Amino acid sequence: MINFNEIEAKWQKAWTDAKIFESEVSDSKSFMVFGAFPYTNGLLHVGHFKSYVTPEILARYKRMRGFNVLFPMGFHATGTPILGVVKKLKSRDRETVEEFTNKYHIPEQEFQKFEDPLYLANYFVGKFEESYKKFGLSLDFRRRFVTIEPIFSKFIEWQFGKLKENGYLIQGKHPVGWCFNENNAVGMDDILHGIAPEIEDQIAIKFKVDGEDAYVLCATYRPETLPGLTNIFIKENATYALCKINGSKEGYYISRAAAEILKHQMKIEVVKDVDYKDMLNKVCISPIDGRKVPVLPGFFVKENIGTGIVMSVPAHAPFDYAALERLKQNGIKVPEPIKIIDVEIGSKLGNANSAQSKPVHIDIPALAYLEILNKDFNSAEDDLELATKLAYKEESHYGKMTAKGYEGMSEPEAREKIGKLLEEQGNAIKIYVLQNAPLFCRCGTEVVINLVDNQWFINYGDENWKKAAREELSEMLVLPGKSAKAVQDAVDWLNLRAVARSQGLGTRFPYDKNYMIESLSDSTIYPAFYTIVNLIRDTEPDRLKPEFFDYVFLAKGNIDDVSKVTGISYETIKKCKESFEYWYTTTTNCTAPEHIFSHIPMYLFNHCAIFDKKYWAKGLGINGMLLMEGEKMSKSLGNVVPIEEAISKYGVDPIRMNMAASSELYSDANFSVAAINGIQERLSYIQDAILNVDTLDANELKQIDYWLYSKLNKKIRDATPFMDIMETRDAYMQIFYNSILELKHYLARGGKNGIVVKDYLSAVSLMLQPIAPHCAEEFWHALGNTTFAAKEKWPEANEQMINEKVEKQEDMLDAIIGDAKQAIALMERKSGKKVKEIKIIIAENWKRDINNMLATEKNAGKVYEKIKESNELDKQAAADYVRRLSKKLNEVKEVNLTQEDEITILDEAKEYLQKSIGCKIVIESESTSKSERAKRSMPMKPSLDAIF
RNA sequence: GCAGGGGUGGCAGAGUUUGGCCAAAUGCGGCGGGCUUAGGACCCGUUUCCUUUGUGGAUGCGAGAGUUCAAAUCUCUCCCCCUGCACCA
Repeated sequence: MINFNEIEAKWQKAWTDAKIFESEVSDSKSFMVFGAFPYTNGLLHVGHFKSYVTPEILARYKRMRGFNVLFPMGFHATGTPILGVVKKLKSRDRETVEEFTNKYHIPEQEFQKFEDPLYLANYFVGKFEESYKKFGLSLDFRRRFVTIEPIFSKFIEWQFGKLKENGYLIQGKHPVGWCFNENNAVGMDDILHGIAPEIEDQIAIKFKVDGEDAYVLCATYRPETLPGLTNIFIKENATYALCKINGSKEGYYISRAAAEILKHQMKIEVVKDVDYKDMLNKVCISPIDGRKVPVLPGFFVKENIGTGIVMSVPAHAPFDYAALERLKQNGIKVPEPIKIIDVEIGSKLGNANSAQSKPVHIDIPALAYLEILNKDFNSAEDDLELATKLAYKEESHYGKMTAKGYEGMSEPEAREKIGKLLEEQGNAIKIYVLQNAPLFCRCGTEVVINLVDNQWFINYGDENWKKAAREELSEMLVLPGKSAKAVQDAVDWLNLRAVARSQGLGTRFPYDKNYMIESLSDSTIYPAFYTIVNLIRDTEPDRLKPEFFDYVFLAKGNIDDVSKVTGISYETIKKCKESFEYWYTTTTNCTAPEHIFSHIPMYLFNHCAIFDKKYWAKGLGINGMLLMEGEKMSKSLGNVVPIEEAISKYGVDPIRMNMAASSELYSDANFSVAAINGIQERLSYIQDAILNVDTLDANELKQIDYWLYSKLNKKIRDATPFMDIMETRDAYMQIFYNSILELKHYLARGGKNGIVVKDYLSAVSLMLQPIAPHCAEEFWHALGNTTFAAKEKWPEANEQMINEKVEKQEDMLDAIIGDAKQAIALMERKSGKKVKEIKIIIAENWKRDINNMLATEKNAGKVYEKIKESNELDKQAAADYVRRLSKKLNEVKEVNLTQEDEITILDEAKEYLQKSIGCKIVIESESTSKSERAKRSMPMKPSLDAIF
C-alpha cells in the first residue's frame, strides 16, 4: 500500500521549493479560477474542501493545457458569525467552551485572547492556510487576504463610491425584525431557538365609521373578498384605542396591542382607550360599495396580530362563517353570507388533501369546505384552519370572481385590482406583519417589526443595470448547463438589497459611518483584488485612494498623477494595472448552489456596474456539497470530520478522488470510507504495475497491445471534453477506474510488452495529476521522469491508434467466455456430469453477408428478395437465418470479420480461453462441425457445444 | 405562496435534449461459487416474476390519461420530496 502521507510531504515541499504555483504575468494565455471564500469562524472540516476541489482540478488541468493559471484564495470574516462566537465564548457557553478545548485544542487560559474578534478571525485564517497546504492545493499563497483587512476595506470603499456615482445606491424604508431592548436589528442568530423572522406585507383597509370622523382598520391578505363583506369582527374583552396615524386629523380604531406593535412602522398617537363594548355599537361602511355593516365579536380574533380587527367574509372564510354561526346559536342576529367566488368545490384537491365527503352547501363555500372534512362550525380551530387552507388554495387557483365589476377574474387578478384601487383612493395602508410571531430576542425581549428609515439599498432592480447583467450572463459559460436557467431567474429576481447593517465585522458604510457594509455585498468583485494584493501588501492603507483603483481597474487618469496623489511608486502602480488587465479577462468562479440566489447574481451585477466589458465575469461553475456516508454533515449528527484527521487517516489523494469522482458537478458528493479504501487500493495497484514494468519484455506488438493502445487513446479522447466542462466524475471513471480494469484484462490476456505498458501508465499518471497530484508525481518519477507531472502537458489522443475492430474482437472473446461458463454451469447442474470440452463453432461467411444486408437495409423483406435472386445461397437455411435475426432487427450490426479471421483470433487466444473457461477448447467451422448446434452459430457469436 | 431542482431496480445514481439496440450503465449492498491457512482483498456468476441446453415470455422507471407501429424518454392533469425567499453567510 502506498504511504500517502509520506509522498504528500515530499511533493508538497518540492512544489513549494520550486515555486511552481506562484503565478506571474507572462506571454502565455492567462486563466484565472477561484473558489468561494471559506468563512473563518471555526476549523475546516472535509466538507469545506469539496468546494475547492473543483477549481483545484480545473487549475491543474488548465496548466497542463498550456495556460498560465492564477489560482488564489482569500477568507471571509465579515458579518456577524464571528461576533456570535466571541459572544458565546465570553459568556463561557458550555458548547463553545467544549468546542474550543476538545476540537480546536485551545487551552482555557488563552480564551481571553479569542474574545477579540480580529484575533479569533486571524487565528482560524492561519489554521485554514495550513490545512490548504496539507491538502496539496495548487494555490498561490502570496495572494491570501482576509475581508477585514484595512487594504481590502479601501478597495470596498472605492467599489461603493462607484455604485454611488452610478446611482445604484438609494435610500428608503425597510422593515426588519427588531429588539428594542438592545436597539438592534435581529436575524436568525439573534433570535431564541434560531428562528428567522418571517415578514410579510399586508394591506390594512379603512372602514369609515358611520357618524364619526374615524375609521376602523382591518388587516387582510384577501382584499378582493371585500364585496363579500358582511360585518367586522373584533375580540371580546380586548382593549381598543382611537389613534391618530402619521399626524392625521381623522381617528383610527385598532387594538391597544396592535398600536404598540405598529408604532414602529408608522407614527401612532393614542387619543383614548376604547372598550370593546363601545366598538360593538359602531356601524362601518365598506369603501367600495358604501354598504353599512355591523361590528360583532369573533372568537378567533387575536388582538396582537395585524390591527386586532378583521373583516368578515363568511361565504369564503370558514373562521368567519363559524363565528357567525356560533353567534346565531346564542340568539344573536347575524348577516347572511354573500358569495362572490365561483369554484367547483373539492374538484381539484385530490385524495391527499383528505377530502372525504361530498359537499352539500355549495352556495356557501366556507361551509362546503368544512363538509368535505366532515366538520362543522363547532369544530376545533385546527380543523377550521385546514378548511381555510383548502378554500384559499382552490379558490385562488381555480375560482372565478362573480362580484360585480370583477366578473370572471381569477382571485389574484382581482386582488391586485382591488388592492390598487383602495390604495389609490387612500382607503388602505400597507403594513408589515411578523408572520411567525411571537419571537423573542436572545435577551428575552419580544421581537417586533421596525420600519427603518433611510436604509441604504443597492438597487438591483434598476432596469438598465439588469439589462447589462443579463447581457453579461448570456455571454458567460455556466456549468453545469442545467443550472443556467436558475442563474437567469436569480438575475431577474434580484431587486433591492439592504446594504447597511447595524452590527458585524467588515468595512464601514462610507455614507453613514454608523453602519457596516452588509457582508455579501463586500464580496462581489473581490477576485479583482487577488490580481494586485501581493503587490500592495505592504502599502500604507491610506495611500490606496480612489485614484489608485480608478487607474488600475478602470484605466482612468495617468500614472504620474496617481503616483503623486497616492505616494505609491510608479513601478507598483504599473505592475498592478498590468496584472489586473492580464488576469482578469478570463475568470471562472466556482461556487455552491446555495449561492445562486445571493452571491452569484450580485457578483454579475457588480462586475457590469464597475468594470469595462472586457473584465466581466466569464465562467461559473456550480458544485455540490459533501455528504458524510450518505448523510448531511452537521454538528448535531456528530459526523463532521476535521480535515487534519481525515488527511492523516486516508491520505489527501484518496479523499480528493472520492470527492471528485463520487458525483457530478452540481450534485452532492459522498464521503465514504469504503469508496476511499477502494481508491487507495486502486492507486496502489497502479503503483505496483509501474514498479513491475521493468520485468516485462519489449517484443513485437500483438493484438492485445493494439487493444491497450486503442483503449488508451479512446480514454484520452473521451475524458478530455469532460475535463473541459468540469465533469470530473465522468472523466475519472475513464481515467482511473477503467484503467485498472483494462490493465488487468491486458495482463490476463498475456500482454507483456514493457513499452506499451509504460506508454499507457505514463499517460494515465499524467491524467491523474489534477485530481491525485501527489500520486501522479510519484508515479511519473517512478516511470523514470525527472520533470514535475504538474508542469507536463496533458496527453493528446492519437486517433490512428483507436482500433474498433480489435476492441470488438476482445469483446467477442469475453462474450464467449461468459457464455461458455454459463453453459457449463447449466449443463453440469442438469446432467450431474463434468464437461470435458467446449466446441466453439464459427459461423459461415454467407451468414456474414446476410448480417450486412440486414444491417444496411433494416428491412427483412428486401433481404428475402435478395436471397431469392441469389444462386449461391442455400435458400431454406438463409431464410431461416433471416427470420431469426429479424426479431431484433435493430440489434443487427455490420460484421467486418470473415470466418477465417475469427478462427485465427480464437486460435491465438486459445490459451486464454482455456484458462478462463477452465476446460479444453476445440475450434471448428460451421460446415465441418458435426455438432447439432453448429447451425446456431452467428458471426461474432459462435455456437458453443459442451462435450461430456 | 413565489422561484428553482427532482421522483428510475434493496440503496446511490446514469439514461429524458435527439422515442426504438433499455429489464434499464456504473458503484454499493445481498446471495452463490472460485482463489486461499483465512479473508474486510481479488476473480466469476446471480440479484422483478415465469420459463429455461432461448437472439423466450410477462410486468416495469411517482399516479393517471393521451400521442405513436413503438414511451423511463413526447403532451396533458395530479401527487409527493428537496432548496432559496434578503440584518443568514
